[in-house]
Amino acid sequence: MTLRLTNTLKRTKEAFVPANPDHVTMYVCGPTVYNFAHIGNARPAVVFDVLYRLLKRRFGRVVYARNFTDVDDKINAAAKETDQPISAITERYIDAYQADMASLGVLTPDLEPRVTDHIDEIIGMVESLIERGHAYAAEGHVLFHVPSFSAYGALSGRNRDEMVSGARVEVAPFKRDPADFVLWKPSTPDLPGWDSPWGRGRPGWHIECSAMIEQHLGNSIDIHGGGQDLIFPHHENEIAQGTCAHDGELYCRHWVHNGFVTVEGRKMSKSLGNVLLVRNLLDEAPGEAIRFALLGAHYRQPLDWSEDGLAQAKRGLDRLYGALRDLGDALDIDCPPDLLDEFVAALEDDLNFPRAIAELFRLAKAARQITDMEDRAAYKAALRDAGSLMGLLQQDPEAWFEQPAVEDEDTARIRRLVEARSVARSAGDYTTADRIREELAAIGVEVQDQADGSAWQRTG
RNA sequence: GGCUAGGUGGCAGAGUGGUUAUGCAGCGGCCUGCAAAGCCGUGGACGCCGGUUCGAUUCCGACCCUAGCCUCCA
Repeated sequence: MTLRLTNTLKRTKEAFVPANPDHVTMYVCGPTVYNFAHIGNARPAVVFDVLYRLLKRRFGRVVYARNFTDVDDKINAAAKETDQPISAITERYIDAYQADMASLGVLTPDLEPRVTDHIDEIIGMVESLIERGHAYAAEGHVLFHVPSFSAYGALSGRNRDEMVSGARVEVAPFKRDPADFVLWKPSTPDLPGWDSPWGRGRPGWHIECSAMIEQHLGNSIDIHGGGQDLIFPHHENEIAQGTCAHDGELYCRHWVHNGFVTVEGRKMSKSLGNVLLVRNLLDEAPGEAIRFALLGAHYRQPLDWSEDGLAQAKRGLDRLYGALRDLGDALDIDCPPDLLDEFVAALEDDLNFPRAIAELFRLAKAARQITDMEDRAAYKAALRDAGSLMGLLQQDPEAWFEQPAVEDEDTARIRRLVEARSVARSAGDYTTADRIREELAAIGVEVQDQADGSAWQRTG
């Protein structure tokens, strides 16, 4: 089996072949830290987290970098609006992002470079582009000269005529070509800026990623990921910069892009007031359910986020954890490899999450059908291992079912009631037992009688 | 207007040139003190119109519709 991934550049699914199987490199565009992460920010983090886990399983060493953009107009605006120093804004939202992603079971990348720590590298790369005749300075700006790179447009599938005719913005007078984009721009004294050969200024957006990639991962990387909206202009420009700065060396072998998240059928936007923050969703559902919902559609497909979808994700996990709870008595053994073949094949087929999840359900069902203890242990291990590859099913099943859906409930009281009901049942007092069950239902707790006692779970 | 993805059963969502996706919901049965969970069984689908084919949801063309990009955006 080989890992196959859709390469945006070639518009086709192809075998993933790293330059060096013992040192696989992946870079994913991370957040601009001016606000809390919303569900749309969470999708690429989760998607590429699964890819990261999959790569680590196959290859000797994987270096995964996901950046923080901590220089940006939106950050400046947020600082001004709240009358705080810029660093206070960025620190706050970097911390929040890391906490939110951890709640979703996202592993910390090997590297989380910040733009402000790479100004020297950015300046160096800009200089290198000027030296090679791909960029020029004008009125405190440095611009990349698009006509100097003949392959420009290959990723997004646009030609230059289309781009020029489609442009709806005024072209700055100092541009030699309308498509030229900014590598460095001047900064005013009240805004963040760094000394450079072109005066005090700050980096353009696109050059940041190219410079951080060069610094940490090398001239050429195996995988570059991000949301589909970044294909143009961001990634197109990255290719231009990275390729031209390194005399035509291949910038990236596989471009991987995730689809967008809409909310109840509409694009998230501040004006619609439907921007869903991860931290708010965490009040409604466990992080694992949010993650499961994000993995419910193929990563390249659009994903429509809805209350109902989240509830379904929760129920799906109930089923899987239910199987694990049933397997509680099975021994912990190593998973027989062939039991995971189908599951791994699904993931390696261009990260087919729905197919992988279907396989998870199949494993769960098979596990409950069999009675042989040895087989039960094998299926338990398979569910745990498969779950681990997707960042799921690592909790204690009891903890999963008993976790508060709403936080104002009193677990000790629930346990007392469940116990009292068990006592009544054993005594044959079903009137009392049923009354207690109704009492529990009223506070959002469902009991499930089992051979060796009563399990319960919160439904609210 | 240009570019890129899509349109699958009540819902979500894979996939395939002819044979069960999967989950939730529904229906029947088993289990249960009764339930729930679980197990067994079951109905239900491929936007519209042409074409290719022995046969198309799957390939080709037109059309309609949706989302994203073309401007900061995951």
